Amino acid sequence: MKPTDAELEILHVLWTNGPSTVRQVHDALSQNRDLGYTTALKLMQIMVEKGLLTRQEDARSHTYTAAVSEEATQQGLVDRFVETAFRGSASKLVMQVLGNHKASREELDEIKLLLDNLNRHDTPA
Amino acid sequence: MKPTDAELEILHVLWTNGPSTVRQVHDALSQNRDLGYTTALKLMQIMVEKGLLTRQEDARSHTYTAAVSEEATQQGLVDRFVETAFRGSASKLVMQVLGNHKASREELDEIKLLLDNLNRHDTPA
DNA sequence: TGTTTACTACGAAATTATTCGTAGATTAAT
DNA sequence: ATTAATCTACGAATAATTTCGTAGTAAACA
Repeated sequence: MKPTDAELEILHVLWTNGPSTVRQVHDALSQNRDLGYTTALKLMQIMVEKGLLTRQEDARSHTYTAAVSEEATQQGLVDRFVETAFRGSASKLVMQVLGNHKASREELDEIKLLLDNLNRHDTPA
Repeated sequence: MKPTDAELEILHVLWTNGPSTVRQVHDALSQNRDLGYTTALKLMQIMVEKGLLTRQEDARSHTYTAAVSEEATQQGLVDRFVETAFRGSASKLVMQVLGNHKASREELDEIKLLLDNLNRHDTPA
């Protein structure tokens, strides 16, 4: 399932803060942008229908939980993104990220470290 | 300017094949999926309005040219994608790509080579 | 108890993206 | 010179996403 941008925002809140009510999610999102309470509610209801969230109806204010993992979701998004934006070339994507000044020095170092480890554990071709 | 998916498809054709008519773009896209001729035409007209393409009206069938470079466009897409899908963490994105079985063995090797070169030319921290 | 407050449900407007049909014009073919 | 083929222009249907208003209901409170 491919979450939309608005749905992703909500998933991020739930991934970060754990199971939350609509009120809590709305409060979190409101710090970054204008968003009506019922808009958040409606989105989360739709996400339950889509299977992206589950809902506990115990109390009056329902509690929502992410039904998809952050890793699996991001994997799906990356797959799609590599396909549409880079015609399937993952290496081109990585190159673009590395050439990106928006990737901070720290991020670049982290990536290099990551690749070093990958090389170390890999049997050379 | 942020091209949509359909617009990206058209840009890819123009980046690959160079300046083309609607007919040529439509033929190229038709190999992959069903698409009406006037749909391609309409999209390309809109793209001219948006400044994504330029148009030479010399002949009866106009010739369209990409007005944005592949690199700059992909950079913008990556920036946006890192932001929305990875909350700004480029290294998480790269990690996800590397853990991706859809990134072929050849692609991974290519990426490693790339990073090796990056490390070689960089002054260590 | 009656009023305010907080919540869900849901219809539907507004926006954006994609799609194509039809009309009109120009060129090519018979 | 008609007819057929090919092109642009453009309105508009369709679909997907995002947004919010209104209604109804339950709880908290004065």
